[in-house]
Amino acid sequence: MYLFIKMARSKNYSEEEVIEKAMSLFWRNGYETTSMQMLEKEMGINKFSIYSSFGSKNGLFLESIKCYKKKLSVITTVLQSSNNGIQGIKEYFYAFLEFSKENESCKGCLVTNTSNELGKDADPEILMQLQHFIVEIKELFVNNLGQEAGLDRSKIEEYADYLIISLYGLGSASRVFRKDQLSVFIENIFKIL
Amino acid sequence: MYLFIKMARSKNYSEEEVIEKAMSLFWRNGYETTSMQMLEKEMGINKFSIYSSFGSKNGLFLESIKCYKKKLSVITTVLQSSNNGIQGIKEYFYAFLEFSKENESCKGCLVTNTSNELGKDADPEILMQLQHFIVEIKELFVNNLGQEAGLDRSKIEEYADYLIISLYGLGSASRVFRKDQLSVFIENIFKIL
DNA sequence: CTAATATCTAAACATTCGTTTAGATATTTT
DNA sequence: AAAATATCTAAACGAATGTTTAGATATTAG
Repeated sequence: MYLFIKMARSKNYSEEEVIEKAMSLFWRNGYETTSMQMLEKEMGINKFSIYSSFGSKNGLFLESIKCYKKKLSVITTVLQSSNNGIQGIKEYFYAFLEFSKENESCKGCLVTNTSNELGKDADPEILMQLQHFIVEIKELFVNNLGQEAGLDRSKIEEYADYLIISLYGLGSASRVFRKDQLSVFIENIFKIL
Repeated sequence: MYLFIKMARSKNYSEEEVIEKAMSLFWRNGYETTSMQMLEKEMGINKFSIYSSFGSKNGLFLESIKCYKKKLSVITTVLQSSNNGIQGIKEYFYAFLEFSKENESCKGCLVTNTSNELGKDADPEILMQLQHFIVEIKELFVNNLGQEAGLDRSKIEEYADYLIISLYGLGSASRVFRKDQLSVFIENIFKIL
């Protein structure tokens, strides 16, 4: 009887690397449009390998979203450690704009794109990931707004909702409109606060 | 030789009526998710009839977008005949919110949804329809902004772009967020102007 | 009534989709 | 070196897609 299973061949690819490539493709084309055939070519590995590593197209997509969030966390941590109040939030908006400029071939924001594409009957875990993302960002907004003087709790809540919707709008609009138009959009968002 | 072709059986359905039903289904589910099978059931006619009337799924979708724009024109004509300047534009935003409340089962805005779903390689005529729609609305915004005193042309152009992006954001956000949150969003948009 | 013709139903079409399987290949442990 | 086993390639799977076709049905004109 074997307690330790004999190991054989090891994987010829890094899972992290191929997820990054898959994420990029989903980002560019959306979930439905991206086929397993396209993923094979982009990831540089066979269907068998994809399924043995990620189980299903849905599983791969879920990992892609996690990967995207990790990529975005470079920006969100700035907001996390910020003590600049509203100014810090504004910087976050501009950081997102810069982020989407750096990834210009991938239109918009993967989270927003996915939220726009998928219906209510989509995979629950994916819907939860999207929901989670929004809640997390909103909390950061609330914290930063709390640093401002003269804002009671209901105002903070109201502004945070407003900012979330604005961010969502920015994410969608960044698929279509030019960057200089979007910076005007951001400026106007913050004229209010 | 016949100059007048002998007429036989006439269509058992109104094309206008079935387009409306198709539009509603596309609106709810998006282009890709909506299959011909679903369309058959929703429209109450056979695939053959759909193809003989509209040529293809794309053709049917194009007619659906036109139908949607006609449905929306009830709102846009209000903006057209308005002499209220910025206030008229604000009323248009609220009218859209009311419109999307009346059609709550159809999430968001069909034009925005489609713009978010389709890539650059989509049917050119559909992309043109979407582009046309944005240009038309922007012109109306420019006209209404022109009624306000103290706005030079560059400011008008800047504000019109801002409003278009805001409208686009509102259209996307209306898929996800509650109506009371969206009215706050609208109020904040217009605090600037 | 009869011939002509357009619309109807329903089945079949070729493709593509996501997923699975069979067999060859490579690597590790004994 | 040899047995064991995981990964690889490549083909096949059933189901679903948009589209087309064949034949029955209904309506019009002469």
